[in-house]
Amino acid sequence: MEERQPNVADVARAAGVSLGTVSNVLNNPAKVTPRTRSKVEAAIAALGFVRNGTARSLAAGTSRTLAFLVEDLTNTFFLDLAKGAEEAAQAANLNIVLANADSREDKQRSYLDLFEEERVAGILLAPRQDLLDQVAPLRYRGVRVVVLNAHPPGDVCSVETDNVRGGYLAAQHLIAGGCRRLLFAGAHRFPAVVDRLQGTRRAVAETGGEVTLEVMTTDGVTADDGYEVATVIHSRSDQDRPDGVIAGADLLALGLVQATLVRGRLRVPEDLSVIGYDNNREAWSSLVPLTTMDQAGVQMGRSAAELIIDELRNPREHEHRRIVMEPILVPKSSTRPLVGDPAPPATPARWLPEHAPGQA
Amino acid sequence: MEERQPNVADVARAAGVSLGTVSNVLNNPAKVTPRTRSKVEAAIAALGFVRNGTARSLAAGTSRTLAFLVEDLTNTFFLDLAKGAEEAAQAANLNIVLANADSREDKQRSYLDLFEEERVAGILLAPRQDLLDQVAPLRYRGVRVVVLNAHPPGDVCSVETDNVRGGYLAAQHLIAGGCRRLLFAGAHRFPAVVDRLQGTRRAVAETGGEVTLEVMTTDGVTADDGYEVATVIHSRSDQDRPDGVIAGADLLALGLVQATLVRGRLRVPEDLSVIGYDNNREAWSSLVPLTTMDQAGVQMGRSAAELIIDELRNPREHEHRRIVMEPILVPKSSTRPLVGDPAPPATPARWLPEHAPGQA
DNA sequence: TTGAAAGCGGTACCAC
DNA sequence: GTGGTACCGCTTTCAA
Repeated sequence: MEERQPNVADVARAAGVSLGTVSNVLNNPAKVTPRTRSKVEAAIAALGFVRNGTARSLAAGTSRTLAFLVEDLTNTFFLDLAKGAEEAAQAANLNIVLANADSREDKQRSYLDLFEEERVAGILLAPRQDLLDQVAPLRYRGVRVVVLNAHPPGDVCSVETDNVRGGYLAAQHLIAGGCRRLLFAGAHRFPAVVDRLQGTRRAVAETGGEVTLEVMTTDGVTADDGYEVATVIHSRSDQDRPDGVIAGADLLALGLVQATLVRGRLRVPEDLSVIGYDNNREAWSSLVPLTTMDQAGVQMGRSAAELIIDELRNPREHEHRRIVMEPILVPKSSTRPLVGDPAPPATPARWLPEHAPGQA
Repeated sequence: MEERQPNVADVARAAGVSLGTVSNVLNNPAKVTPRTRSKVEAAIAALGFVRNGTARSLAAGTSRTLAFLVEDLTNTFFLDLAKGAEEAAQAANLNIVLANADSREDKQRSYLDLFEEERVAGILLAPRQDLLDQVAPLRYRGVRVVVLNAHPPGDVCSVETDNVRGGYLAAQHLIAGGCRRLLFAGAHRFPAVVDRLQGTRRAVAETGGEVTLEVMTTDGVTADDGYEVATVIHSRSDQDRPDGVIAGADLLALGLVQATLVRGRLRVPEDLSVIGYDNNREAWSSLVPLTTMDQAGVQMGRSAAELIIDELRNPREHEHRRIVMEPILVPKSSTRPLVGDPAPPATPARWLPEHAPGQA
């Protein structure tokens, strides 16, 4: 009953050539006479032959697929990473599969185990920040790994953005827009957030006291946390209230902005400028387009894939690199442009032209 | 230089047993004396042996991993599907990898090709609705496939929800809440949206003229489309204005609600009730929690995986099934509860208690 | 229970 | 250029 799937031998037989020739038209078409090749191709089509990838990997000693394991796919930043990696992989004629660790230690580990067993050509890992120690053992056993969005100890390639710098740039942008009382809001359990705060501090320090900084610790970096920040801000008197907020993440910024708009008392960005972080797609649907720091996820993904491909192609010469990218300010309508800068915000408000916020 | 990775033979040698025995402790531990087993396990640990999955699949003739190919990972509905599938797979001791077709025909095809070549144990496919014809050839060649969120012609297992029913229930909910002038807004290029409209029409028809229905065709189902719907609604006089909107998707509903809140003229849900579709996580950050139709993605994913696992385990007895699930109404604060129903909305508004919308 | 040997479906190197 | 053949690493059957 169960028809066996045709294999290379069947194709060879049907085409009247030898097995090795079939393998050649599959892998080194140039080494085969066009005539023989088309005979073989005809046989392949006729039989509906599909090359067995597991056998191929086993025999060749190397797979043609990369694995990309991310901490949390619900965050679109990681999807950007994946997209960039996919592009680079495709350009190198490699495939790429995804896995979602769902921020869980056991899942991250078991997927790493899986990919190691499957002998993928390499693993791209955007890990939970406190699970970096899962990398070293892999490297030790010779598994090719590139880490994204973190830099574990040891000899590994990695690609990340400079969060200190990002925090610095974000604060600077607000200050340049005229803000004098900054608030930094974020969850300190995220190392990245702490780094950004550090950068913000530096930017504020550089003003020599002209600008003040207040720090507010939130539970997480969700829209709900943003609502809470809004509650606090709105409960303040005008003199006590910050005029610029650096949010630990876009969703937090989104929540803050939305709540502020609906309250209708403060205008964004005139009374309150808000800057997010990550250029998260989930925040794109904000009524007031959100100024944010973009980590250029697609590019990070691409670079990471290129690193692993280089390691793949030149195992000898390859040397591990730590790439630190500069985050990019994406000015939109939730912050004021430079004081004295005649240019309008990069993105016009979508909705507000008819009824400016806070004037209802 | 390059240390060869230890294989089963090495383990056998180190443990002083035969190759077959090692294989047994790996696959049928019960068939091995505890003493021998621990000797082998010690050797495995000592050598850092990691079983070669490709060789395993080749020899065993079957892989232990499923592939899940989705149309578009940026939509969290598909992530829910994946999550459910993952749960079921894990319960069956199978792995599952993901791939994102990115709504592109070529990607969908090439991933299907990849997975067929890799001889995965089965493919779970949540396809673009107009790319269903890629399924039949696979089935023909004996590839195990289960389709999610669609039902292609032919003998295939599939899991979907009843969109007609969903549209019906959504409309019914609005009507029960007191709405009399309904508006259905969505992009008609999506078959699912058309089905939902059909259900909505039926619910309206059943009122015998008591309720009117207006249909508005949008470009897509994004928040921007929602803003546009809001513009139209707000330009109407009170008598002409709908009092209940069925949105083709959550983001559209989200945009509509946000724009309405900021305008401040109409209250949600008092003046305008809005219901979305999909229970999309992206819309969870709405200021007014959105009533929506949940497709129970996690469950769909689980069912789909169970179907393919059954096909895997009982190739002979397995018969293809088409599972149609009922969408679930998730009442929140963007619609009114049943008229006369004392129960408050399932989810209290997050922010509005202090300043009701539209009263600013 | 344990051990030996025959594949699984390809790849790649070798002579012809 | 083409064809023969020795593996790749593991599973599985069969004898011992």
